[in-house]
Amino acid sequence: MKIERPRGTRDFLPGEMEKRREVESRMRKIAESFGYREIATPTFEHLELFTLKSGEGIVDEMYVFADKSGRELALRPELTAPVMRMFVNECSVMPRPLRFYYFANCFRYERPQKGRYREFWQFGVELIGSDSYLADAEVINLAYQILENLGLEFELQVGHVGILRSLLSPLGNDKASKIMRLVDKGDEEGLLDYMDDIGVGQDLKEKVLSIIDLKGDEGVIDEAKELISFDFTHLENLSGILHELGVEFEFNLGIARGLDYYTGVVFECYAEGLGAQKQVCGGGSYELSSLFGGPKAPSTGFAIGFDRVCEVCNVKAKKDVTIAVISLRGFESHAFRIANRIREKGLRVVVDVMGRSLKKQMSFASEIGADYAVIIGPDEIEKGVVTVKNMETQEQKTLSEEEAITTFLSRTKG
RNA sequence: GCCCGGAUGGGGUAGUGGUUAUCCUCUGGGACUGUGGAUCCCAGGAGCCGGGUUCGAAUCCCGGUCCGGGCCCCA
Repeated sequence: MKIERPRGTRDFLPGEMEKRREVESRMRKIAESFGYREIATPTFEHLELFTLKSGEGIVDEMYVFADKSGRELALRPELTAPVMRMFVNECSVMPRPLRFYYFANCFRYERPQKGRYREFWQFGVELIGSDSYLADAEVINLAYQILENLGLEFELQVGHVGILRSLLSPLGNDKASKIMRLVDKGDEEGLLDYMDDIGVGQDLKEKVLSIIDLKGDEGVIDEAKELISFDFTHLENLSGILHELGVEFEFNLGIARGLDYYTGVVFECYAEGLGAQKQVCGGGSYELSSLFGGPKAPSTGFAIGFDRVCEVCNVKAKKDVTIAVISLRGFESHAFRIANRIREKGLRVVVDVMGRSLKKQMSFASEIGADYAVIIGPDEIEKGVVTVKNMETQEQKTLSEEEAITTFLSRTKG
């Protein structure tokens, strides 16, 4: 009986892994160039960590299970909450701000679709300890640079959930959160129905609807000022610095985010070519630390949908030089020895383990895209040399082992 | 959670109730024990699962599973 892959999961073949690793390493490099350092948290956590504040949306779609002691656990659906848990547990006395990044798999029990899987990878950062607009600017700038570096065509939208939240504060937390969720869904009808149900006044209702429709350049802020008394300095400062950095974006005050813990600036990036799953990055500022029993630590972060990014970017993995050491029958041990010598120089070498004829070994070398074939037989061993064939040019030379290695290394540098 | 469409060797496919399930590709071996991409030969490998209809099911019906797309939601 054949065992199938679980629904919503994927296998990655070597070609695809090479591309994924290339994308991953670029993300790491850029995050590290901003001073972010990698962390890792457990694949599963206490269910409570996610039910506390992440919002219904995510809780309904988690992989939840009980272990043998009856503990309620969940596979992580995202990493912000775990990172903040870790921060509270281990890092509360480290010098602020803290700059962390992660690259890890997450799990959500949803209907799989293009760009949406039950196991998926997120690359994200958290900048912990600052509530300045500068922190938001750095994080948005970093996300922007990563997506730019990968050659993605994308659109960046920036909003601020504080505006709506302050408008809704008279309604109390629960009702406000429910409204935020409806806003996030873009469900205007449901939003109106709900506001009618709970008796929201006409004036407030109109303001909410006006705010969530505000999209565009700085003019949006002026329009918002007409509607609500709110301190827009933070957003204005952020806007100024982003402009100076050449980060292209537009305001969208209707961004509400699916996760409940955002408090201030929020942002999302959309790429083309992914159908409904076009959001490749989302983030914003939040305060989770005190909720998890730690000191107050205003933070900003983002998560990039790694799989989605990989699907639309056309990054190519660099191909390493590959050498096939080919031996005649009875000379296998010589082939193994010479292969090891070449490997010591950091090169990739494959030898035959099928006991194949020279012809088949050549054919195999060709099929796997080897750059050189090194042929070992009685003639070579007797003279203490190797035969090196350039698979592309078909040029063949008799060289000492040292000369052969020099040839390969020069190819690597070129 | 909802809607639509699929599922035949590893990959791509033909086959609308009736021999041994088609073809391409692939994989292994050989022709060919000192030279790759070509050619030829041989071999390997399949109707998602469970139930039903039928003398007989890959084919028709039902359920499940999985895949693709959309809604919803999100990364």
